[in-house]
Amino acid sequence: MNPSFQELGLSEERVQQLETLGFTEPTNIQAQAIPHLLSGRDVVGQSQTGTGKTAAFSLPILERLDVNHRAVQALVLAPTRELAIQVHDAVSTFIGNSGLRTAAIYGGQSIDRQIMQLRRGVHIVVGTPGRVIDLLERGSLKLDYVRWFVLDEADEMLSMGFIDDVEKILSQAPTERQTALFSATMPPSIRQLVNNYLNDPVTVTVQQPKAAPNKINQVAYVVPRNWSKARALQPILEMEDPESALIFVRTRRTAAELTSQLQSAGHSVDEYHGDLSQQARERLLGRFRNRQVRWVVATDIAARGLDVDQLSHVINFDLPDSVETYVHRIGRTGRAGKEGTAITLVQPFERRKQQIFERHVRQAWQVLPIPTRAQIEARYIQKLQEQVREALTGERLASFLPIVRELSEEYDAHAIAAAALQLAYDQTRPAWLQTEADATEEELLSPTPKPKLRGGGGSPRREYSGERRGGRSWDNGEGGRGEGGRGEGGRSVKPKLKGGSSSPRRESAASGKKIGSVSAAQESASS
DNA sequence: AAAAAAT
Repeated sequence: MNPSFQELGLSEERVQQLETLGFTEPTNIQAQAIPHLLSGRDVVGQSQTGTGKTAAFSLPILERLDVNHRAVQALVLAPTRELAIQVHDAVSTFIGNSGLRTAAIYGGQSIDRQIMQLRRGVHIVVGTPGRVIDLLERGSLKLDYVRWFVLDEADEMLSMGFIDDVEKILSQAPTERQTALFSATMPPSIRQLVNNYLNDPVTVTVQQPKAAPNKINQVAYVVPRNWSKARALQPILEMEDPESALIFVRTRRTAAELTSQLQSAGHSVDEYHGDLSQQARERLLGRFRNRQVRWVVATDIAARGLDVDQLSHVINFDLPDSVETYVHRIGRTGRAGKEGTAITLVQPFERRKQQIFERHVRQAWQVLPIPTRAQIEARYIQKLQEQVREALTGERLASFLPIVRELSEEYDAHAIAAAALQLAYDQTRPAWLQTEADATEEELLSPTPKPKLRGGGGSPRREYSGERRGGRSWDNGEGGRGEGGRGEGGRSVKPKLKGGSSSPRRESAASGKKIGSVSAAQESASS
């Protein structure tokens, strides 16, 4: 049990205001970081996504800011525009009616509006490096009175692509300031840089509490030799039937190409990457969050921090570049204590890289062959059965009984039920569920090639069994954990039916507001 | 080598 916000040193007023927002109990990272920040220390904060990092640094800043001095006193930098927007929105919710003013400063948007905002005077700026530098050079943004400097996704901000910009910005801020770095990951190479920017920092590391393990099932689908990944993806999507998914690819071009392929197959999917206009980017995210689009094919622009509620699947169509990126990508799912599935397509030559990732997250992935047509059929039948069981307990059943009574004068009850099932099966079949025309039956039934010359166990379902190494603390959140609930039993091939399938009707769980932890508003806060 | 970030 963490101390209350009040015990952490926040004012009565702020605590009251947090309560009206529904935040009554600090998360671990908040409990650890807030007192240090209030006392003026520099802080390096690491905790998994979805743990309230934004609140951890915003609350102390809000507490100590001088409202009567209308100058930029805090600067927060983030690696993508959308992240800057999210953090800005989160900070805004914590402000209440204190009279504090904030601005989001990022590219792809009218610079004049931002200049106007700055001219009117703001206390907190949240932004991306490019536009911040632009406004510094135009003289519209002044950092002379900055007392807090925060890097969100700090390891990314201190990496090659950003470090020069960050240094340029820092050179204009007073050296007498408080600096905080937050991220879920911190590779050793970046860790070494920290003391260049921070003054005697406190490092605050929060492991995931045992009681609330991160529920991400991690799965590798092995792409058979000579299969394209696009070909392998189709049966995987049919089998998993993701309610909502982020599909990660390495390049913008692949994002565009894969998106058209999936769209022509009839899927509800769109692309998201840096080639799009800012307007298109934000519009897409809106449609994704409202569930108007089920799946999004994205570059690593979406890997970090992006907050989409209830994302059921993350699919790595291309392996990520680094273990850190892997951690951030899969962190888009399994949020707010919900279950999530992270799928990675692994080509035979990538198995070594796969093992490195597995070791890093200290969790073995479930390794599966590409689902066969028969397995996909069986899965749909299974879902149909579940729906029938559910319907049998429903209230509306009674209204259909007279029809059954009438039919049963002529037919056997089993036959009537079977006919009704057949109709349900045919009518709920998704338009895109099709057999692969170019694959032979034999290929479909055993898509994983059996090793010919190489000796050893050729079982298509191999589980990672490497030793688990301890010792890494910074760059990964969690120790090992048991297998997710994805036993192979659920995938056994039983009946083979021709025809379509039933599409699952999943209940949309209401998102409860978990105190101090992830809820829509605050998680933006966090990662 | 690619992605992100200013136009």
